[in-house]
Amino acid sequence: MDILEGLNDAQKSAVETTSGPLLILAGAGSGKTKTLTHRIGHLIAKQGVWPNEILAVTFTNKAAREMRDRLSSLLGQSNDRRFMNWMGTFHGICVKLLKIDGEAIGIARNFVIYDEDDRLGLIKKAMKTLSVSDKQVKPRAVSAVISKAKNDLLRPDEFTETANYPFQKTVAEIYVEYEREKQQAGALDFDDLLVETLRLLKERPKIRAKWRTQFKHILIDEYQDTNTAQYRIIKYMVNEKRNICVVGDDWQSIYSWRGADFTNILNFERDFEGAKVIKLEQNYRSTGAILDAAHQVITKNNNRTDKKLWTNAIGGSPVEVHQTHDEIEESRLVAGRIASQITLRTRKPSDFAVLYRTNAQSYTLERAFLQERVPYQIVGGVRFYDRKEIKDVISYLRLIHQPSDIMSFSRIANIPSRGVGVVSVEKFLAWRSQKGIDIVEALERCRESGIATRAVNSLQQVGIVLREAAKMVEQQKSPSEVIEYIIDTVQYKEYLQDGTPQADERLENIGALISDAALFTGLAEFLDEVALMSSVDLNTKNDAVTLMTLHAAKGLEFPAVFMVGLEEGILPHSRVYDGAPDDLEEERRLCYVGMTRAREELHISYSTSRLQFGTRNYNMPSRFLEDMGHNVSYIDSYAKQQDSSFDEAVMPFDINDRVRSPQFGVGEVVDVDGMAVTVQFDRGGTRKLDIENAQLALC
DNA sequence: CGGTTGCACTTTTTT
DNA sequence: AGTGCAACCG
Repeated sequence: MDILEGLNDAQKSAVETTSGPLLILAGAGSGKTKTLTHRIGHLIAKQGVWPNEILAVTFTNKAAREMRDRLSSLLGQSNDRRFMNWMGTFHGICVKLLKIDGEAIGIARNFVIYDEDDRLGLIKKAMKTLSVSDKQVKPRAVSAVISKAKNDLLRPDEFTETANYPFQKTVAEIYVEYEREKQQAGALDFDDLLVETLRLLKERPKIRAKWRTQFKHILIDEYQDTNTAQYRIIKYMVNEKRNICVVGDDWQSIYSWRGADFTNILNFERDFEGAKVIKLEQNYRSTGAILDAAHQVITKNNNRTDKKLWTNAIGGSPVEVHQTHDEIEESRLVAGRIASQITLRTRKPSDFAVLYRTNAQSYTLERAFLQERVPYQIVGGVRFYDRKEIKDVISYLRLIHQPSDIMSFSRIANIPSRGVGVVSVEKFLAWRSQKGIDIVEALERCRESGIATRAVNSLQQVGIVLREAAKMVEQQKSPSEVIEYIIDTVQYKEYLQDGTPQADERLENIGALISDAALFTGLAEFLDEVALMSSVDLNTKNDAVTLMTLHAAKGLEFPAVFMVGLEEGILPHSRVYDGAPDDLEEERRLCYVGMTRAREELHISYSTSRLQFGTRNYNMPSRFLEDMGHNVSYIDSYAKQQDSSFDEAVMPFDINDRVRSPQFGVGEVVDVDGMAVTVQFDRGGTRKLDIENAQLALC
């Protein structure tokens, strides 16, 4: 086995530089993942480093999974769950560390992880407790300020000291109350995972020493997107040998709004003196035309490193820019173009991605794809684990795992409806906190509380169910069995059957959740996975066009990419107009990231008008279009090409449809090809027919 | 207590 | 335009 095979000189050098600090500046499409994978493979196979001695941080769970897969096949290893235990996202790794050592700083082993919704709910609760009106102070704004404070490593007391303005003082109060409530619930929010890990390493030198000894090699991917807490964690983890390798590209830093600070990558050489720097500048992904246009855009930024990506694949078809009248036409243009390429069989659906700035833009695109009958999938948007029915079931599970989890309880107290209203819930919670017992015990004993009889009976039932389920967990029953027990006992499926059109889909989702859960041995593992699962981590359909935001597209590539909504106010987004110039530069990087996802074909579109918040706006073409230069070809307005028969020209039949032909009788559609269908007739025989000539009709 | 209706607000991006 | 939340009524 030759681990260096198929690598260029710079990549080889990166793989073989295994001691001391190493900075890999990897441009878009320069084989970064491959280099990292081979570097880890080299450490394990050639230098006898034990997989558990390598700490490898990726940006998403999906990236970790991919790397684990590639690594195990490179090493000829079987890919079991425990292989490369310390490869994952910062958040995932922090959860593991806190599960093992968190008790040393007072973190319960069975902590639950609060997502954005839980955090918002808890903030609202805290505001209610403090009688702060959510009319004057918006919970979302409070959430953002608290998150920012945490990222700046300001604890509630420290934040209170720095608070000057009335708003900040109010937020400070809410922050204190929020932290208190969260602590009582035995929960940590996303930011806590990082901040508390940092505190653990800071306050417990022995524990810090243990991990520093264990991790002989540290690798960090997407280093330009690390925030302060993550940076400090890394600093603690690196030992005297300083075997740290970071990979990144300041041109692709698009998460500063989340606290990411790309000066971390610019300062690496200062932080780790004597660091070796390797630049990966050969692009293996895109054609010259695409790369040139992208380069023209990114070089208009001032605050950046200087580099020049190059490719052997010079030329290629020029980037096409399309103008449309409105967003519906734009969506039809995209879906239509894709549909015809699929019909011509020059490409398959999974070759395409459609990228947009905001999730709201996906709506009209979806409709166009449905109309064109092109299979598509949306990455992000409403995540599977964000669906109501899934959250309900997860809330039961969380409450079993952490009987103090007040947010989960509040969610399911009256789901399915069992006559427990807001008033009863409030009374119950007040009583239980005065008693100082956990929620499950309180449910069992709620007869003592003096709440209305109907509510008491229901609550007691819930208590019994939770207690039984907890016993199952103790007996090492699979999470899927626990879920089935709960939904059967509380009759959750019956609750979902409310006669709405979505009922079936919801039942299916529950089924999918149960099969997911069956893959896990313990409830805790399942809950952690669910909490940290991101929108881009989900399993993808095999053959469908991918629709997603520019942010979600980071790290991916597609033969053909459509970027839509290249308008002032969309990309760049209007929110950056009154912000710092840095924000505009980040929008430009976002544009660059989108363009460099394309391998062979890049289409960009903008619309003269667009419906936003229910009103029609007329936006100027994006300034980034002007930056792209002359390797771009402007296509005539789509409206001119579009004829009135557009709607009628849509293939009205689908596979499995029953159709009637005046000539051949009734049959079933077995294949669709442009405006023709292949029909298997009941009386025997298969024919390919043009739908207009054959006068086919649905039956 | 629960369901329905009407209003207000939304949208930047997400671990 | 769609959704979530609040107030109101049964």
